[in-house]
Amino acid sequence: MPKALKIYSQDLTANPLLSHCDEGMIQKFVSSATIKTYPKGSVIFLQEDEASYFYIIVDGWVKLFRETLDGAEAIIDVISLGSMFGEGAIFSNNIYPHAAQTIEDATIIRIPLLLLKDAIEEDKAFAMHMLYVMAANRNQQDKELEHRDLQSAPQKIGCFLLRLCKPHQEGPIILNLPYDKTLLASRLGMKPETFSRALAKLKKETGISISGATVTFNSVNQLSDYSCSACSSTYPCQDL
Amino acid sequence: MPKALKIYSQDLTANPLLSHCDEGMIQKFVSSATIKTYPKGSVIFLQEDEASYFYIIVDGWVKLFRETLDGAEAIIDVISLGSMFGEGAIFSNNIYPHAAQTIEDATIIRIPLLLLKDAIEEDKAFAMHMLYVMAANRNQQDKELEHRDLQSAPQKIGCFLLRLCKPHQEGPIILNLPYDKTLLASRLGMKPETFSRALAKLKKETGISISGATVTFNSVNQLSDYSCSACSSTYPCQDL
DNA sequence: CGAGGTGTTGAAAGTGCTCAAATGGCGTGG
DNA sequence: CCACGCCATTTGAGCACTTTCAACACCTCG
Repeated sequence: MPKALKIYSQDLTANPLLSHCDEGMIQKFVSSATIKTYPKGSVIFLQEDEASYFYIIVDGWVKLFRETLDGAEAIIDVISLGSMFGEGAIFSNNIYPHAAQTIEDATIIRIPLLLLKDAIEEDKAFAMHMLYVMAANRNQQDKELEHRDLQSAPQKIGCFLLRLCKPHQEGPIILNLPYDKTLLASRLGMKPETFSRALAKLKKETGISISGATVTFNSVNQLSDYSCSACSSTYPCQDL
Repeated sequence: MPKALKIYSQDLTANPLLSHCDEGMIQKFVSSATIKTYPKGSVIFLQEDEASYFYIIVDGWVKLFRETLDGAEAIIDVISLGSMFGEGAIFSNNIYPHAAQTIEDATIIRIPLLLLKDAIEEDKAFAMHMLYVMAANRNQQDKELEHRDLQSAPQKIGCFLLRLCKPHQEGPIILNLPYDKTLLASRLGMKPETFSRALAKLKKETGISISGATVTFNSVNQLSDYSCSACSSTYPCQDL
C-alpha cells in the first residue's frame, strides 16, 4: 500500500545531513520539493546526466552504480530510507557522477540542487555538516575498497550481515536480507552463483542458518570471528 | 641531494586545497609548520593514532593504507608532491582513519590540524574549497572501486599508465614508472608476480615497450582501446 | 498450466595467488 | 676491480577461488 504522497519535514530530517537544518530551512526545502513513487527498476538519472535535483529516499531501495560500454556495472552503493543521492553533482559541474535506479518500488523526494547549494554557501554550520557527512562517506568508501581486496566471498557476506545488526547487539539474531540476492551479490562485487555458493560455505563454516531471505544465528561472534580477521577495523565497526 | 629544509609558501600552495588560501592564511600555516626529510619506509602515523597534524608532501612518495591483524594491507592511495594527507582526522574524532608511510625518501611539511580546522570554520570560501576537494576525492574513490572490480590485471596497468600521461597528449610517449613495481602492484590491488605477468601480457597485446621502469608507446590509443572498454568513464578521464 | 523471474547446482575454464627458485642490478667491503 | 649479499623482479608449477555456461528447481503471477 503506497504511502500518501505528501511531504513531511521528518521525511527530510531522516537524512543525516538535513537533520542539522533549522526548521526554517527545512520548510524552504519542503516547499520546493516534490515526492513521487517509482516502480521497481526505474532509472532516476544516468551517469553524465545534467543535474538539477538531488533526492532523498522515503521508502524503498535505490542502487547507485556506474556502467561500462560493454554493459558491466559496478555498484557504488545500495541505499534506503533517509539516504540522499545525487547531491555530489554540486561539485561536479552539475553532472551526476553515477547512475541511480530503484531496485524496489520506492518513494523519493526530489529537491532542486540550487537550494542545497545555497544552504551550503549561506549557512556555515550546514557547510560543516556537509563536510562531516562527506568525510564519513569517504571513510566508508575506503573501507569498502579494503573489503573488496582483502576478504573472501564468504567473509564479505558475513561482514555484510554483521553490518545489518545493531551495534553491540546481544543474543540470538534474526535478520532479513534487505533486497534480493542477485543484487546483493553485485553489491558485494561477486556473481550470483558465487554468492549462492559463498553463502552455503559461510553457513557450513560458522553454523549460522539461512532459509530464503532469513538469516538466524546465536551471537555476532559466530560471524565476527570468521569475517573480521580479514579487515583492518575491529569488530563493532559500524560506529566509525 | 636533499632540498634545503626551509618552508616556502609555494610548497603549501602546491596543494589544491591550500592554493585557495590568501597570503595571510598561508603565512599563518607556514609559521606553525615544520619540515623534515624522512628516509624510505618511515611510518608517519598509524591507523587509529591520535592525530594532531596533517601533512603536505614536498618531495618523494607516501602510501596511505590500512592493515589487518594478519598483516595483509590494502593500499588506499599513493601520493606525491603537493598532496595532503592526514587531514581526514578532523572529521573522525582526531583519529587517523588510515596509516601513512614513505616509500621513498620524502620531504614532508607538518602542520597542526587545529590551524586547518580554524581555517575551515572561519573562512567560508576555504570551507567550500574543502568540499570541492573532498568531492573530487570521493569521485576518485568511486572510480577506483570500479576499476578493481571490472578491469583485468593488464587493463589496470594500462589504465594506470594512461593516467600518467598528460591529458590529450599526442604522439609518442615515454614514461617512467613513478615508484617500484612491487608497490605499484599492490597499489593496483595485485601481487608482484601477477603484476609482472600482467605487464608482459599488456606488452604483447598492445605493442607498447617496457624496459626497466621506462615505458614507451606511440599513441595513447594503443592503451586506451585496450583498457578503457572496461571502464565507465570515457578516455581522457583524468579531467574529472 | 505455462511463463518468467530468482536462486541453486554442476562441470569446465579462467584468473590471480602461493610457494619456490632463478635472474639481474647495485652497493659494500675487501 | 671483484666477490658477495641484498633486494627487486621474473619465471615456473600447482593450487584456490571465482566466473562462465548450462541446466534445473522453485515460486509467483497471469
